This record gives sequence, structure tokens and C-alpha cells, in this order.
Amino acid sequence: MTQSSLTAILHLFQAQARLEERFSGALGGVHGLGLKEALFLMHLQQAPLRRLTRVDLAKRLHISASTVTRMAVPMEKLGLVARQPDPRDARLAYVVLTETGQAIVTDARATFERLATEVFRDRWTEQEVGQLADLLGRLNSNQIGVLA
Amino acid sequence: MTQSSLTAILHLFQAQARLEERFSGALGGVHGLGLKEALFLMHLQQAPLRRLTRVDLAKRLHISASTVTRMAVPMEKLGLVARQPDPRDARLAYVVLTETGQAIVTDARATFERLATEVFRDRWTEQEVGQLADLLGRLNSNQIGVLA
DNA sequence: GCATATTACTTGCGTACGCAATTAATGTGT
DNA sequence: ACACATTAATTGCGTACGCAAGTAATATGC
Repeated sequence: MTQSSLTAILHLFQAQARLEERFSGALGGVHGLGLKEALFLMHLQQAPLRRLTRVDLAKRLHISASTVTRMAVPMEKLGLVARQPDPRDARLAYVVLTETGQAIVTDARATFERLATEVFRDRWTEQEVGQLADLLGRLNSNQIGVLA
Repeated sequence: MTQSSLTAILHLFQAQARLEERFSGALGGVHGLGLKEALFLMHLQQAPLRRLTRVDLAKRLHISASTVTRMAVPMEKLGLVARQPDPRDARLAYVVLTETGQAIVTDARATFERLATEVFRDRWTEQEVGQLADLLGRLNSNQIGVLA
């Protein structure tokens, strides 16, 4: 158990590093977005009102609140997201997905899906991919805000 | 297939982010090492002569060669690694694990193993962990230099 | 209802990283 | 053997990040 646990974790780190390289390159090439930005927008897309507070986004993306603030600035200028203050609580500044952002992220998601399919295209059965998705889902199941 | 592929990838990214946080904190607390440094040394430990060239390390760790150069400096000063020129090829400067480094990394690996076991301790059977390790191993199988 | 604690967000600062240019050494073609 | 390409490593530079401090607003305790 100890042995396979360690192996699983190390393989997971290794796999993530490879996939990040691959997805970063491909996403950056097609859209103007990096992988980080794409995940940022995807989290907004699946949120209740297509919006999240900055701290909430930070938790979901596992980055600091200051990074969320700074990431949002260029995307605001591009019109992908907008700042939306909360009338009830003046401290809150939601990041909300615009129509433009909606279109872009839908497109990015399609690219994402295509890339994901390619990863498993050779040497993987549908059942195996599903099994992997399930197991990784279990690994994340004791937390909030897992994406899609 | 497309659907579960996307889910698998997204879950993998999510899982990695959480595990990185957890392992970074715990490793940094026990030894003086960060997660990155621990993986750095673990790659050396399992290498043929406990040594690797900088470019080789960079490929295995999925970081740039310049980062390897810069990471090595403080670890050299701590005596964990040493610089070892190649007599055949004066361009090569191996990073080699010292005795001290060997001891530290063995210790770090034990901590790593303990943490990994904790991750799966609740709600996971040995078979499931093994299955996850296998599937992730498959995902990495078309590349060189996978760790342990 | 007022003082204090907590929360959301921003900003300054230091650090870590990748890219591209540089240097030095080895490989290749003729 | 010599010119040129390739490779390993380092360094300058710009960028992205986290942490901690600062600011403003809301929540809590008395």
C-alpha cells in the first residue's frame, strides 16, 4: 500500500507536468489564453451566475488572492470578464464572465476536450479512461468546487 | 470517451494542485527542502551513478536548464550535491548526489511515502491505489525518465 | 451602539521561473 | 584539417507568483 501510494503520487506529479506543457502550448497557440487563464474562465463558466468572488476563485484555482486580482486585469481589458460589486456587501467584487468571455471559454473548452481526447486516443479503452477519471475524482471528492 | 477524457484531465490538474500544496507544506516543515528540491534529489538518487547532467535533470523535472543551474547552487552550498565535470566532454557538468545529500533524500523519501500513504488511508483499498498508480504509469509510459 | 475582530481586496516587495543571448566545447561535412 | 552546426551550461532580463502589510467594509461581543 505504502509503495503503490508513493508511486501513484509521483506518477501523478509527472503526468501533470507533461500535460501542463502540452496544454499550455496548444491553448496558447489557438486562443490568446494560457492554461491558467483558460481554467480561470472555465471556473466562472460553471459557477451559478457565471461569477465568483476573487477569494472563491483563488481557492478553486489554488492560487493566491493577489494573483486572481492581477490575472483579472488583462482579461477585463480584453472584455472577457467584468467587475461586479455586490450591493449587499461592498467588500465583494465579483469576477463575472461577459458574453465575449463566454464565447471564448466555450471555444477554449472545445480545444481542451480535443486535446484531452488525443491524450488517451492510443492504447486506452473508454473504460480505462473512465476508471482514471473516477479514481481522480475520488481523490478530489473531499473538497469544494471541483471543476466539471 | 471525449467526456471522460476531459474529466480525467481536469481532475488530474485539480488533484495535483491540492497534493502540491500539501506536500510542499509538510516537506518544507520537516526538512529544509521544498517539494521541487526533494524531487530534484530523488531523481539523482535513482540515476545510474547518482548523477545527471543539468539538461537531463531539466527534462526529467520539466523545468528549464537555467532553473536547474540556479537550483543547484544553494544545494551545493549545503553540501547535498556536488559539481562533477566529465573528463570526456568538458561541456558536461554533472550534478552528483553527495553522501550528505543521500542521507537527506532518503529521509525526505520516507516523509514523502508517509504523506502519500496518508492521502489514501481513508476510503481507498489497496487495489484501488494500485489501479490508480498503474493508470497514471500508463499515462507516463511513452516518455523517458519516470521516477521510481 | 461601540470597540474589536474578521473578511475581501489591493499593492509593495522579494523570489523563482522561462526565454533568449552568450560562451565554450564537441560533432559533422567536405 | 577547417568551417559550420549543434550541444551544455550560464547569465541578463522580463514576468508571474506568494506573502505580508495596508485599506475598507462587515460581523461579533459586550
